[in-house]
Amino acid sequence: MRVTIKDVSRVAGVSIKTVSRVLNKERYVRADTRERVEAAVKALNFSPSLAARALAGRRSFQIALIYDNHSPFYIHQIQEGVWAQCKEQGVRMLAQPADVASPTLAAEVGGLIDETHVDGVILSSPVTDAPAVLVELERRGIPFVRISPGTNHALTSSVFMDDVQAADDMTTHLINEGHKRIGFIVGHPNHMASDQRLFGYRRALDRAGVAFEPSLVQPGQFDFSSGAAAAEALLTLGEPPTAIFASNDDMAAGVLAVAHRRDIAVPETLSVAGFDDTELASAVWPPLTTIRQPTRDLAYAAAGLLFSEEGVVIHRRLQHELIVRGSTGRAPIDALRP
Amino acid sequence: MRVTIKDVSRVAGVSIKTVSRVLNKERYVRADTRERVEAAVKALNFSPSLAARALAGRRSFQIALIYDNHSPFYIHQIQEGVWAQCKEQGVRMLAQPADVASPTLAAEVGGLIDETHVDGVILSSPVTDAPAVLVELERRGIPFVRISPGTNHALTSSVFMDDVQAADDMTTHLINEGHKRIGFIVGHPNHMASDQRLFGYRRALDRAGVAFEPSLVQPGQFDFSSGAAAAEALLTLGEPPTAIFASNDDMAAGVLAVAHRRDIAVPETLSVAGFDDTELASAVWPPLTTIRQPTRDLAYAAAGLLFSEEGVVIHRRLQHELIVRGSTGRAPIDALRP
DNA sequence: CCACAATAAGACAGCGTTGTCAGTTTCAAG
DNA sequence: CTTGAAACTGACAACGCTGTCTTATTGTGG
Repeated sequence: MRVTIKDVSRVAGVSIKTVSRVLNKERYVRADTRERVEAAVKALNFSPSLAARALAGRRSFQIALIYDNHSPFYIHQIQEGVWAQCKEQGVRMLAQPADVASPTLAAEVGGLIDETHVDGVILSSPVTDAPAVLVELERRGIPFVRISPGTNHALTSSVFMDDVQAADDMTTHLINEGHKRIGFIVGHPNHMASDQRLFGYRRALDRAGVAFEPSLVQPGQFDFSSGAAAAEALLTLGEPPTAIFASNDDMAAGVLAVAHRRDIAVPETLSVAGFDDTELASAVWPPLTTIRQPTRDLAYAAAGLLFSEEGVVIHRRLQHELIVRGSTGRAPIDALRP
Repeated sequence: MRVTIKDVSRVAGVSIKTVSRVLNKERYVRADTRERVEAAVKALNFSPSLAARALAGRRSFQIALIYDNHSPFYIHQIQEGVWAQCKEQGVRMLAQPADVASPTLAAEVGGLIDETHVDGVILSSPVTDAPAVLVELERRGIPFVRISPGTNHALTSSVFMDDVQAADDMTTHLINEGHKRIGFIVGHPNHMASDQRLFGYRRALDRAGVAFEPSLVQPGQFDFSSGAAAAEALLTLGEPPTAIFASNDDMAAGVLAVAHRRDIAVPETLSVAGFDDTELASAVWPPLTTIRQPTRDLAYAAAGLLFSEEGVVIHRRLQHELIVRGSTGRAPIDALRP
C-alpha cells in the first residue's frame, strides 16, 4: 500500500537508518550511498510519514499559526507570509483560527500542541497579547514568535512595526495638508495596536500644537460597518472634521461609503486615511491614503525567526511607509481660516 | 513530560485499550468505566496524539483543504466554512494553497497525503478541475469532495451553485432595467465557472433578443486590476456599454474605480454588477449589485459530505440569490431610445 | 440453575519513523 | 604495515496509539 522507508531501504540496498540519515541530512553518509538512497526515494516517490517522524523523533515538521483577526485581507497576507517561509523550510503550516475572547483559548492551544506535536507556534495579533496563551506556551517551553505584539517584554522573539510612529506620520501628513479637525477611529479594543495608533495620533497633534478634542475620537472594531458608524457620528457633529483617520483600511472604506452617501466630496471636503494598505485600500474610490504595513513580510520574518537558532530572542522592527493616494488632500479653504 | 494514554489508564485504573475505546466511542464499555476514564482524561487534560492515532489506526483526524484562488475574501469564506464543519467533527483542517498551473501539483498533493495521512480532501475551484489531481486522488482511493467544480461527471461528491442561471439572472435583471449594451468581464480562464457565467450572460441576451456583441466581452483574471483594465477597454469603445457585469466582485470594484476616475456616474450613466457577494461588495461605493454565492455554506456542506456515509456520491446544489444594491439602475434615457 | 450469547475488558503486536549504541570500514600518521 | 581515530553503517528499542485476539463477566431463555 503505502511506500515506506523500508521500501526505500530495500531498493537502495541499505538499512532504514541510513535512509533516515539521508532524509535528515545527517553527517556520515558516503556520497555514493546518499545518491543511491536519493535515487530510490525519487523512484518510489517516497514521502516520509510526518506522523511517524513526530512520534519517533524530536521534530514534527509542523508549526501552527494562530490568529483571530477580523480583516480577511490581513489574515490572508499573514497566512501567505508564513506559508512562504514554511515552504522554504519544508515544514507544514497549520492555520488555526481562534477567539481571543474565549476563556478556553489557552486550553485549546495546549490541546493543539499535544495533538499535533508542532515544533513551534506563530501568534498573530491580538492572540499575541492573550496572557493565558503566553503562559501556556512558556510552560511547555515550546518556541514561539509573535507578530505585532502589544509589548516586547516577553522572553520571545517578535516582529512588528512602529504603530505609534506610523499613526504619527499619517496625522502629521494630514496636519501638513492644513487639517486642524482630524477625526480618529480607534481599532478593536482587543488589539494593542489600537492604543498605539491612538497614541501616535495624539502625539502628532500635540507636537503640532493642535488641541486634542475627545469628541473627534470614535471607537471602532476594525471592520467596515463600525467604520461607517463612526463616520456617521463624526459627520453629524456640530463642527465636523475635515479629515478622518481610521485605524485600518476596512474602517476607512466604511467612512468613504458614508461620505458618498451624504454626498460629501472626498478629498475636497473630507480627507479619509486608512491603515494597513491591504488590497482593499486600492479597491475603493478614491484609493486610500494609508500606511503600508509590511504584513506579508512581517509574517515571513516571524516564521524565519522560529526556524532560526534556538535561544536567541530577537525583536525585529520592519519599516512602514506612508502611501499617499487620492483620498486625502488639502483642507477646505474655509477650514484654513482661523 | 507529555501526558499519554498510559497516564490516563493508570489514573482511571483500566487498560490503555479501554481508554482508547472511550476516546473512540466504541461499544462495550460500561457506563461507570467510561465515566471514570472521562474523569481521568479531564483531570490530566489529556489530548491524544494525532501522530500516534494516524500511525496505529485507520484515521488521522485530519483533512486537507486545497485551494488556488486569487480572491482573499473568497478563500476566507471557504476556509471558514470548512473550518466550522471540522470543528464540529473534531477534526483538524490543513489549509493548503496550491498553484493549478504547476506541473507538479498532483505530485505535491500526493506528497501531502502521504506525509499527513489525511482522511479526506476538499478541493476548491479551480483545483477541482485539475485532471492530474483528480487522477491522483482516485488512484489512492482517498475520499474527496469538490467545491464548485466545472463538471459533475466524476464519481465524487460535490457542492456547487448554478453559475449559468445566476449569470442569466443578473443579465436579465440588467435587461429589465432597460440596458441593451451590457459589457461582460470574463473570469480567470482556469476556472470553469468563468465559462459558465459567460454562457449565462449570453443565454439571457439571447432569450431577450438582444444581439450579442463580442467587443462587449473582455477577459479578466478575477482580480481588481484586471477588472479595471477591462473597464478601460469597454468604456473607450465607440459606443460604450450602459452596464458592465463583472464575473466577480473584485473585478467589479475595478470597474467602479475606473468609472469614478472618468467621472462617470454610477448608476446614473453606468450600472455595475458583480458576482459572489463577498464583503468587498458592500465595502465599495456604491455598494454592488451582485449574486450572493453561498460560499461559506458551500464549504461547510462540502466538508459535511466528506464526513458522511462512505460510498454515496452526492451532488448538492445550493441556491444563489440576486442582491440588488446601489450600483445598478435604469439605463440612461438616451439609451432607451431606439 | 445451566447453557450460551452478548457484553466487557485486557494483552500484545505493529504502525513508520528516529535515537542510541554497537559494529565495521577507511585513512592518516607513526 | 600497524594503530587509533574518524567516518560510516546497521540492529533494535521506542514513540503513543489502534487492531486483533483472548479472556473474563454478565445476562437471558428454557
